[in-house]
Parts: sequence; structure tokens; C-alpha cells
Amino acid sequence: MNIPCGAGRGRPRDDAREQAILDAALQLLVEVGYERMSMVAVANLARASKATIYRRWSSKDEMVIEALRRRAPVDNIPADTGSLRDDLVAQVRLMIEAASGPEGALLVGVLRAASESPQLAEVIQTNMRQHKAEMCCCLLERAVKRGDLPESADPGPLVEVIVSMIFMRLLVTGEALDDAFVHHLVDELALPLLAGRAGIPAEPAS
Amino acid sequence: MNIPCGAGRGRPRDDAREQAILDAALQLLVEVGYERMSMVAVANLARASKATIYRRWSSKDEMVIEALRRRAPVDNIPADTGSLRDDLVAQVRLMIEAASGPEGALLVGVLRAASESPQLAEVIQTNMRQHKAEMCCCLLERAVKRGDLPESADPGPLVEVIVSMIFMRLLVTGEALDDAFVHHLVDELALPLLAGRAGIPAEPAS
Amino acid sequence: MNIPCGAGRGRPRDDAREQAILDAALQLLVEVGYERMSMVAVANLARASKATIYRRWSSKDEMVIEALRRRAPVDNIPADTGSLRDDLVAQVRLMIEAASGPEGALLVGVLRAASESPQLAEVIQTNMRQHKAEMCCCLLERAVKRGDLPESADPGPLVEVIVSMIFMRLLVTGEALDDAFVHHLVDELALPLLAGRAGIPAEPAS
Amino acid sequence: MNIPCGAGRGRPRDDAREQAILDAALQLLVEVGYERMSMVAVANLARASKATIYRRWSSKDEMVIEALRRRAPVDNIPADTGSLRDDLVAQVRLMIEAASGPEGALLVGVLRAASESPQLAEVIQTNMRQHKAEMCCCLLERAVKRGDLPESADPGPLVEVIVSMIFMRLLVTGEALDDAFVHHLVDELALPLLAGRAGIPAEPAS
DNA sequence: TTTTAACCGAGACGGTACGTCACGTCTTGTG
DNA sequence: CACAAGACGTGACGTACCGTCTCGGTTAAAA
Repeated sequence: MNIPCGAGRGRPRDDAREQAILDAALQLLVEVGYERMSMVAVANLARASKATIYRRWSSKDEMVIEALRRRAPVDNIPADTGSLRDDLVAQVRLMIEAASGPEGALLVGVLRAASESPQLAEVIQTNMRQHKAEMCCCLLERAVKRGDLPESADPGPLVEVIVSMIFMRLLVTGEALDDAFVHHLVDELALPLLAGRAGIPAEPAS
Repeated sequence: MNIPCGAGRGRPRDDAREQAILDAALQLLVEVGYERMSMVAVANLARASKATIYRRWSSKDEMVIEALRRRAPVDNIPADTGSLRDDLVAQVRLMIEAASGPEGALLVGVLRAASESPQLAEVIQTNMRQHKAEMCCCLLERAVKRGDLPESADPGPLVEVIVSMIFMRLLVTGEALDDAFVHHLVDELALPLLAGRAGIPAEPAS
Repeated sequence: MNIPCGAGRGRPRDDAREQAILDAALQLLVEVGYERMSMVAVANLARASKATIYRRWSSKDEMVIEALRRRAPVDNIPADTGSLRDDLVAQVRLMIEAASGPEGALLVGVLRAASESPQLAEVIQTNMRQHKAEMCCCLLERAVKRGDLPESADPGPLVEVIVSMIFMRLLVTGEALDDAFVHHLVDELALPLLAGRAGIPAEPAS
Repeated sequence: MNIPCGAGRGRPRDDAREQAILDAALQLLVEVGYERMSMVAVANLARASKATIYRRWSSKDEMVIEALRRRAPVDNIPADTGSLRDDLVAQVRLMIEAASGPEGALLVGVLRAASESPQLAEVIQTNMRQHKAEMCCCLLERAVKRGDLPESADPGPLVEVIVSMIFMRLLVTGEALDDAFVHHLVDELALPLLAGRAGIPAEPAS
């Protein structure tokens, strides 16, 4: 983690270096993965030196975590399709898209770094909170307005399940995140779950 | 991966060495984790030599994968508690227990090795199939007999969700796998899912 | 060294294997040098197996020594040129030729093996004795007959010096064994030496 | 061979490390010989690391060559005994002594490393030049002053022969470098050679 | 003829050294 | 002080070789 120096004596740290380093780290992380990314490579790409890196973060893992945390949150723009199911499909596709680009390659490569520090977890959970908010504010709200769901509908468990399923495939089994998966997820898990929680039968897609 | 020699000429490979090596690997994997486990350490513990290891597997990763695959499947003995919910709670606890012991430490430590080969995925999926079978043959069947579920009940999505949620916490967020989680999983996800899929309202725990 | 089996029971050793192995060893010795010649390579080239080699010689060094010893002695056919100096030049050229072909490459490559066992020394000395005999029986004898040398002329020191000088260049300094060297050797060392030992002035080449 | 970095940027190489490594190498070379000296052993003895060694020399051989070249030249202090023969005996004894101590063990052990690079040759020749100078400036000069030799006396061939004979025994035949050898060398080779080259009869020791 | 012991090719095995590479620290010179 | 450059100690990796051993199969002398 960032180690701020106490007094303002001497030459101040150059924030531009910091950003250049994290950018380089992120780029290499995506390109070659966590293991094959070396600190020297990061330093060279950032036109920095290892000392400048280790002055800020105490290890490769810390730096990677920070790089992940800094990355700009993806704008998920859910569209109103008129039906809850299609809204869900669209949303799940957005999430998969976000996770399949550099983001995913990155996570797959870096996950190891998280197993020993709770900080990557925090990053993921922040992300989940964002999705939860989107589900809540948009999709479910619309469905409630349409009368498809009772007012008690809770996006929490839904997001949990969707995110977990995506991570499962992405990180562990490596199965494809294709349309079949999206429909499976929405029709056989998400909608039944909402239905079961609402106390009403689900209406699978025709 | 194991490279079986074609002809039977020459001194045959000693299966005992193979097993000793994999045992040693598994033990060290659990004790110190993937990163800190060195090939020399494995060789010494197995009273073997590096050459003997590399004759069988072309890299540390390959060996670890094989070690995981060989590990005896855990006997999950689900008990009949008389109620579907309690059966599920018991089953989830068993799965968590299995994943939290050496098994979990091991998976967390080794997951990195899987990100590039589909072989760990296979291991996980085999495990999932086993749980699916248990769910099918025992828990859901009993519930059907009791009349709590229609005959169409499918354990597939249920297992998927449960396993995904456990892996999510274990590998990504690192959250505790405690009783609260078990109840959350069963009451807010598993039962509603079953209910929704069955077309009947769920019965939350009293 | 060769380890003969005691009793005559059982299948007797195949001498052809022995020869094939030594031939292969010699060939590889010349081609790639002592260090880069591996026992497996020798075995493969001889269509033999390592066991068959180690049944006969206890180490790589022993085998190499034997290979050197077995090699057919080179036929040095000194010609009568009518003058002692030209006879010497011819003889030195023959010796250099013998030492510069495979023979030399071989010695350079294998010399290390000799530093720990006195057996290569023996090989070399046998060779020296042969040259000494040639010098004695032919060159010097002719010179004595012509009256160029007194009867007391002794080929011993002469051969010693010539061989030492050749080895020096071959093994240590690596300098070229060209005509300049031959003339230097004969005119500035061999003839003066003979002259000094005979108590008469040398006659350098015109 | 040493690879000097171009610019003066970055932390400069520590010459002390270089010296410590070469010292360690030399010590082990003498103690256990070339083959049994491992790079890790050198590194440990020098309290250095393999990386530090390989940053300077690209292989074990290169390092050994450099170690030999750096070794301080032995001070050969020839004494004036009043007679050319005794001066020669003393000088030859000094050379043998120098070659029989650590120096010799070292050369025997390392000669292999030289067979492929001309650098050890250079070391040897430098040494020979030194001996030549000593012979010239001291021994022969004294003899000329005494009138034992004509002014034309040339130490070149003399040194060549003496050094070659010593190397021959040391490296190839392994024969003892004892007094008998010294007298043989001086009385039967060196003095006759000088006599023959001077055009006067030699005076063997009484 | 049958036994029997040594032979033979192939190649697995334990050991050990090699040369490479990455990490995280330390040491220069320059702003 | 920060910074770029890069040397340094540590320690793992994967490769290669040596000399031993263990297979199945063959071969000739002994019983």
C-alpha cells in the first residue's frame, strides 16, 4: 500500500510517476498475466526505476492491488427493453462484457495476489455494490412499476448469484461466457430466484 | 501431464515413485502453498530426484494439477434430517467443510496454475458432478417423497449456485464461511430457487 | 579398466560390442571433445547400452583411456633425404601430422582425463618410445654412417625435446604447427642440441 | 570475459566483489580442482551470489581464465652462484617450485578450460616472457661477462625448451619433477643446446 | 536337454552442477 | 530528498550428465 512520507522536506514525490507505473502495470497485467509480469518490465514500460516503485509499494502484490483499485469503474448503462427478462439479459451481457475484456484477463492473472490480502476482495465488493445499485434502481424498479414484481423485490441475492456464476466460469472452470450461458443464468436461475423469493411462479421465456 | 512411454522396453516407471511424489506435493501444497513449494522440497520429501519428477511432468504446474486430480474424492455422507431445509443445511456444511480443510488451502494456493490449462477446471467439474449426484439421489428425492417438491425438481442449478457461492467467498472475497452464510445460502437462495423453479412459493425457515 | 569376469559360466561377453563402443567413443571424442561427449551418446552411436559400457569400464575416464590405448599406432615412414636436417624436418612433419589430425583433437579434448590417472601418460610414453626407436634406427644411424654425427649420438633427448615442444603448442599455447615452427624446431633446437651433445658446432640451414 | 558496462549510469560494479570471487575461485581451484569446484561453492566462499558471478563472466570457464590471469606473477629471484650451470639449476628449481605449488595443481585442473579459448595460452606466454627476461638479464648475461658464452647467446630457445619439458611432465606424463629431472634438463639439454648454438662444445658437470 | 548365470538394449532412478530469471534491497550520480 | 540505472544476495526453475539399478529377453556353457 501507499507509504506516504511524513514531512514535506526534500523533493516531493511526482504523482505522474505513480500513475505511469500503475498504467504500465495494468497494461502488462492484461498482456502477459500476473506471473509473467516482472517488476523490471513495469519499470521499463513506465520509464521508471524499481526503486521508485518500491518506494511506494512494498511488494509486487501491493502494487497490483493498487493498480486494480485505481482503474476507472465501468459505466454500465442498462437499457429499458420493456420486459424484466430482457432487461436482465442485457444487464448480464454488460457484466460479462466488462469481465471478459482486459478486466477479465487481469483478474484471472491477478487473483493469486488476492488470496493473501483482503484488498482485492474489497475491489470486487465495491464492484458488486455498484451492480447491486444498478439492479435495484433500474431493472427491478421498472419491473415493480410494471407490476411484474412485488415491491419487496431485493436485488442483493440476485447480484450475488449472477456475479458468483460469472466468476466461477471465468476463474475456475473456464467455460465459455456465451449466449447459452446468459439465458441459462437468467431463465433458470435469476427469474426462478426472483419468483421464488416473491412467492409467485416464474415465467420462463417462451 | 503424464507422458506414458510407448513401448514396454527399458526399466518401467515405478508407480510408487509417482505416488510418493504426488503425496509429497500435496502435503507441501497444503503446508506452505503453491508459491512457496519448491520442486527440490517435493523431491526431497518424496526421497526422489528432480529428474524423476520432470520425467513425468513437464513443469511444476502440470505436477500440481495431477496431484489435485489424483486426490481421493471426499465421502460426503448426507444425513436424512426429515426436512429439506435441514438436509440442505447439512449438505452445504459438508461441502464447506471439505473446501475449508487442506482442500481449500490447496485450491486457493493452486488456482493460479489452472488459469492456463483446462485441467483444474475438469477437477472442479468432476467434483460438482459428484455433489449433483448426491443432491439428486438423496436430498431432493427425499423431498419429493415427502411431497415437498414436485417430481421435476432438478439438482443441477442448485449445485451450480451453491458451489459458485462457496468458491466466490473462498477464492475472491475471502468472507467467512460461517453459519450465517450457510443460512443465507439455503434460505435466501437455495429454497427460493427451488420454489421458483417448482412454481410454488418458498417456505422460509421459521 | 577392463573387468574380466571370473568363471566361464553364462553368456560370454561379446568382443564386437567392446570394439563398437570404443570406436564410437573415439569418433565422438574427435568430433565434440571430451566434455561434450556423453555416455548416452556413445551408447547410442554404438547401438549399445550404458550398462554394457559400465560392465566393462568403471567410468567415462577409464573408457576413454582404453579407447586411446587401442587406437592403431600410426605408421611413421621416415624417408632418406640424404641430409640429417631434411630427415629431421620430414620426421617432425610426420609427427605433427599425426598429432594434428583426429589424434590431436582427441588429445586436447581428453587430456583432462589423464591428470588423475597415470594411464594416459603410459600411452604417450609408448608413443614416445616408438618415435625414439625411429629416430635411433633410421635418422641418426644414417647421419652416423654419413659421418655427420659421432657414434655416441643419442636420440633420447632429441625426441624428448621435439615431443615436448609439439605438445606445448598443441595443448597449452595453441600456436600453429606450421613450417615456420618445424624449421625453428629443427634448426634452432634439434640440430644445435645434437651438435652441442656431440661436442661439435652445429650447421644451421643455409 | 569481463563485460564492462558502457555508460557510468546506475550503481557501479563493486571491484571488491570481483576480487573476492576470483580469490574464492582460485582457492577452490587449488583445493579441489576444476571439475569439483562448483559455482555455488565459489559464490558462497566469496559471500556473493551466482547472479553476481554470471553478470561478469558468461560461464565457469571464463571466470576461471580470468582468475588465472589476475593472479600475481611470481617473483623469481635468480641468485648468482658463480657458474652458469648452477645458475641454471637454481632457475629451473624456481620454475618447478612455482609450477608445483598451488599454481601447478591449478594448471593441471584448469587446462581443459583453455583448450577452447586462446586466453589461457596468453597467460602462459606472458609467464614465459617473464622467464625469458630473467634468463636474458641475469643468467646468460652473467655467463657472457664471465666469458662462458659468446655475446650472441639467446635465452629464447632455452626458455622454450625448459618450459615445454616442465609442462610435459606436469600435464602429460606426470613424471616427478625431482633433482634427477633438473640435472637431466640442465646438463643434457640446456647446456648442450647453448653450446651447440654457440658453436662450442658443452662442458657437462663433473 | 534342461538349467543357469551372465549377457544385452532400453531406460528409470538419485544425485549434483549448470546457467537463467525474478524479487526486493542497496548504491551510485543527477536534479 | 526524489529519481533512473542497475548491481547485489537469495533462491527457484528447468536441463543435462553421471553412474547405478531394474526390466524383459537372449545366449552359450554346465549339468
